[in-house]
Amino acid sequence: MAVPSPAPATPAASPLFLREHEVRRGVELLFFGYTRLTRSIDEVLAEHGLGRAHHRALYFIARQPDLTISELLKILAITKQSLGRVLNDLSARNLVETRSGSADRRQKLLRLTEEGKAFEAQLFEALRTSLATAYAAAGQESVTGFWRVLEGLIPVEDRAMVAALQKDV
Amino acid sequence: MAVPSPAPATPAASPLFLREHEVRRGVELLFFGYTRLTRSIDEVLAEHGLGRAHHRALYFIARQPDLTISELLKILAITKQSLGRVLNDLSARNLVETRSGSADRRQKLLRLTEEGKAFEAQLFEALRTSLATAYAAAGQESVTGFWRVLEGLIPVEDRAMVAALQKDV
DNA sequence: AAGATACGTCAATATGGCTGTCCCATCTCC
DNA sequence: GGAGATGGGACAGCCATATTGACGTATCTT
Repeated sequence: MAVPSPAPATPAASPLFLREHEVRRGVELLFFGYTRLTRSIDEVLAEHGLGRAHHRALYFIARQPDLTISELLKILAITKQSLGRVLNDLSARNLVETRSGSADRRQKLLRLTEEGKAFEAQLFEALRTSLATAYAAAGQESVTGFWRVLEGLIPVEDRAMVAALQKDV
Repeated sequence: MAVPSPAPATPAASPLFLREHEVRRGVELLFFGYTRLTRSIDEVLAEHGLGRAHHRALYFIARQPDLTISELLKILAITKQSLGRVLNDLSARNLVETRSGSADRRQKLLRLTEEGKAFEAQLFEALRTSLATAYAAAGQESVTGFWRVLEGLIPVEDRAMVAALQKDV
């Protein structure tokens, strides 16, 4: 049996021991980038008496028409009660409508009304402007890297759900 | 004088009119990436009866020892009252201590106690693990792109502040 | 001495989460 | 056909985190 070779004096840096600086930079940019993007639509939302939670629901319903309640719950990862309030507000403002499922009539299929589509599109335009400007300044290769890193931040068990959002585009 | 050439039938796509798909992908990855990273430390925080707001303050104080209250307020972009509660909680748990400024004694300079440093380091380790794994999976060029895009999302007037965090690293 | 600035604090309110509990309609499976 | 599982709704109360507004005190600047 061979004698194990001694550990190298200067082992190759493991990716798990990246310099602290690089990690902190990511944490900070993610914090500022996310919060600033989010805040950019607060005013428009407030004009309708809505908040960020409403936008998130609106966004994912726009993204996947005929989404069910339980699918939306998985995406948002909040409780049924929290989502209930949000959906009630959106229905009361005639932005979202529901129909019962054809295969399973217990399900409720969520859709935006015409009004809801217009409102979501207005909010999306603000997001598009911010993101498109950032994409353009960074260049296409950077955008790919941006996506790759963010994908890596999503726990493996959630990736299928995220990927499913892209499927019919 | 030359006759102007007609507009091309298929103009190059302007960065401001990126395909909706690419923008939505960014919005979604940012949402999932940010929220998942954030949630990854909730349990540890909860063990100490603290929340995310406390972590944010702790993080930036760790990052810039002797930060003043008003500097921290600018970074977090919350009100004095909101921050006050958070800092009181952190002081009560002996994680943060303050001294008055030497040049200007009205200022309070914020620092972590030894206990605070240890706690912040523990939280940072969790963030490091997540981010380092994502960085490693994506590759170094991707990390650069990730940073570039996020920088572009920060409003111009805030960039100096973000850059200042990196200055002494 | 007057005014501006840095920080603290009291009070009330909004938003968006949470737990726990109970309910109804419908589907599935024996 | 009946039992149990599942999809969704609702009531009640609570917590964390943010807000606005007003006021107070110490200190710096001029």
